[in-house]
Amino acid sequence: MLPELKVTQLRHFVWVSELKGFHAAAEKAHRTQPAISLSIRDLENKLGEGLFEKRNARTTKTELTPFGNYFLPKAKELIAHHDRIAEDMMLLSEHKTGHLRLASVPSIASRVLPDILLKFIANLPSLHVSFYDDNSDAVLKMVENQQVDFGICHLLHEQDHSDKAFTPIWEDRIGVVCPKGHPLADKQGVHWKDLRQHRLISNGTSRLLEDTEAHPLLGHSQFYVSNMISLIAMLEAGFGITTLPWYAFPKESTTLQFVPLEAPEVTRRIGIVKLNNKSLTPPAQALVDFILEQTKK
Amino acid sequence: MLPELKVTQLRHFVWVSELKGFHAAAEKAHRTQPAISLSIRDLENKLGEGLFEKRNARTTKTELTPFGNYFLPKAKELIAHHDRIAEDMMLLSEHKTGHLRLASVPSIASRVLPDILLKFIANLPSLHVSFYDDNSDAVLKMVENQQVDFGICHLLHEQDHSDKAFTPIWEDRIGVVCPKGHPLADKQGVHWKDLRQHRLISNGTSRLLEDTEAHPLLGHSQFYVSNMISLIAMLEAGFGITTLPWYAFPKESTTLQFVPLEAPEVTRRIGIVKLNNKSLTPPAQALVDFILEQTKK
DNA sequence: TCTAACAATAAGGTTTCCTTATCATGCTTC
DNA sequence: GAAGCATGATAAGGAAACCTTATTGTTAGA
Repeated sequence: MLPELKVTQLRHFVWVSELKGFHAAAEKAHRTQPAISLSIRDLENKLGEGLFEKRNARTTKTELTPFGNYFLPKAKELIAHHDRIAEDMMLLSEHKTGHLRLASVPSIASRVLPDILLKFIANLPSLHVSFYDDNSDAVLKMVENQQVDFGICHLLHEQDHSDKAFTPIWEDRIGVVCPKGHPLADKQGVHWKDLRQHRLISNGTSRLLEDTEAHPLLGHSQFYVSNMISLIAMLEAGFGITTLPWYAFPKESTTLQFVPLEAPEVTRRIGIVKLNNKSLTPPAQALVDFILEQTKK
Repeated sequence: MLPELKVTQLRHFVWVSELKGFHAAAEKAHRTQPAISLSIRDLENKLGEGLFEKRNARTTKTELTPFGNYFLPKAKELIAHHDRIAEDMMLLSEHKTGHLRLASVPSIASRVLPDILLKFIANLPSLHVSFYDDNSDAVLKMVENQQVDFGICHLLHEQDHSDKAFTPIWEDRIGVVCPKGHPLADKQGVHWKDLRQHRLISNGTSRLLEDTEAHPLLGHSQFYVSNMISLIAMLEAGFGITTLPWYAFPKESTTLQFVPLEAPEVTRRIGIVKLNNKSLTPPAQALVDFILEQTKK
C-alpha cells in the first residue's frame, strides 16, 4: 500500500535539490551520478510524481516541481528525526548518556562509591544518575521491583534469591567499635566473650552475628539504635560499644576505634545484585564494569 | 558515522516486540523467520546493543532489553512519522488532497466550469479549490505571478507569451446580441455593415474586433459598458445592441437573442494557460486532464 | 559549429536481503 | 524422563536491490 521511503533516498533528494545538481549530490553522497539518477527516479516512482522539472529538456538549472517543493521540507524533517534517534541510541549504547539508577547500602555508599562515581562520571557529562541508599533488604526490594538497574548490598540468604545474580566485591570484616581510651581500644583483635562485660548497643548490622557463635551477644544487648548518626553520637558519649562492619565505620573518626572481631571472624560480602533475566542498560553495565575494574586490585 | 536505520527494520523490531515472537513478526511482515532474525541482528549491530534478551537461553518469552525498551517508542514514532509523510504524498499525487488554484474568464467560468468542477471534485472531498474570475489580461497576470496554478482565458497576442503554454479548447464565436423582436433578431447571421444603423454598446470583449474588417464599428459606438449585468439590463431595456462571444452570452436568456456575426467571422480561442517551465501540482494536472477529456467530443 | 556540462540510459558486477534447510534449546506431555 | 513441539539461530545458495563504468543525448556557451 504505502511505499517505503528509504532515508538514503531522501538524503539524495535533499542534496540534489539543495546543491541544484545530480553531480554535486553524487559527490556528497560518495556515489556516482547515475546512482543518484536511479535513486531519485525510484523515489519518484514510489511517490507517483516527478520531483524535479523535466530533465530531458535542460532549459534551466535542476529545479523542483511544485510536488517536489511540497515534499522537500517533509523529507528534511524525516531525515532529522531519524538522525536524532540514531544519535540518541548511539550515545546510549556508548553509555555517553542516559539514565542510571542504583541503590546501595550506606556503608559502601559513603565510604567507597563517592570516589568511584566521581571518576566514572568525569567524562560522561550528560549521564543522569539517580542514587538511593538504604539497608540491604530495601536495596534488594528495589532491585526486585526494577526501581533500580542494580543494587549494592549484602546477600544474607543467597539461596532465597535465585532470581538474582550476585557478584561479591568487598569483604567487610565485622569489628567492635568503642571510644578511644576504652579498655578494648588498644587490642589487635577481640574475642566475642570479651564483649560480655561491656554495655553493647546493637544496630541494624548486628544480625550478621546471628548465625555465628557470637549470637548470645544479641540477647545480652539492652539497646538497639537503627540510626547511624545517633549510634555514633552515643558511642562517642561513652554510652557503650557496638559491632559494625568495617565499611560502616566512619573512616575519619578521631574519637572512635575499630577493633576487628577475632573470634568468631565474621565477614559480610558486599557486592552487586541484579536480576538474572534482565540485562543492564549500557550505562549501568558500564558502571558495573567500572566498579569491578576499580576494586580488582 | 551514524547508522542508517531502515524503516522496514524498525517495523520488524516493533512487530517482534509487540507480537512477542520472531515467527509471529515474520508472518506479519510476509517474510520467513530467519529474515526477521537477520534483520533484528543487523539492527542490533548498527545500534551497538542487543534489543532482545539473550535468545540462546530460552528461559522465557521473547523480551526486550532495557535498551530495546528505550528504543521501542522512538522506533514507533519514527515509523509513524514516515507513514504520515508517505500517506500525505500519496494522497497528493493521487490528487485526493492539496490545494488547487485557478483563474478563468467569466464566460467560461459561468457557462462551462461549474459543471466540470462539480464532476471533478465529486470524489475528491478533501481537495481545496480556490477559484478566481477576471478578464483575460488579469488571468494571464495571475498565471505569470504564479498566483494560480493555471488560467483559462483567451491569448490575444500569442507571440508575447513565449513563456507560457497555451492549449486551446473552446472556439468562441462572436455574435450580435439584441432584444427578441429586434430587426436583426430573426437573421441567421449578420454582416458587420448591418450594425451600423443600430445603436451599438461596446464592452470588454469588443476589442476582439480590433484586428478585423469590422473595426470601424468600434469608433461608431457611443457607449461602453464594462459590467456584464448592466450591459444585459441595457440591452433588455432596448437601449441598443452589442457584440459578445457566444460563451459570454447568458445562456438561458428569454429576452435576448444571439445572432452570429457572419462577416467577418470572428472567433476567439479560449484555453488553458500555464507557465512553460513549471509543471503543475498533481491535482492541477488532474483537473487540466479532466477538462480536456470532458471537452474533447 | 564545436565543446563542455549535465543528466539519462545500458550493461554488468557487488552487496544486500531473503529463502530453504538444518540445528540447538527449552517447554510440554504422557 | 523421553518424545514431540515450539522457539530462534545458523548456513548456504539464489534473487533483488544497488552501484559502477561506459555511452548517448541535449543544451549552453565559446
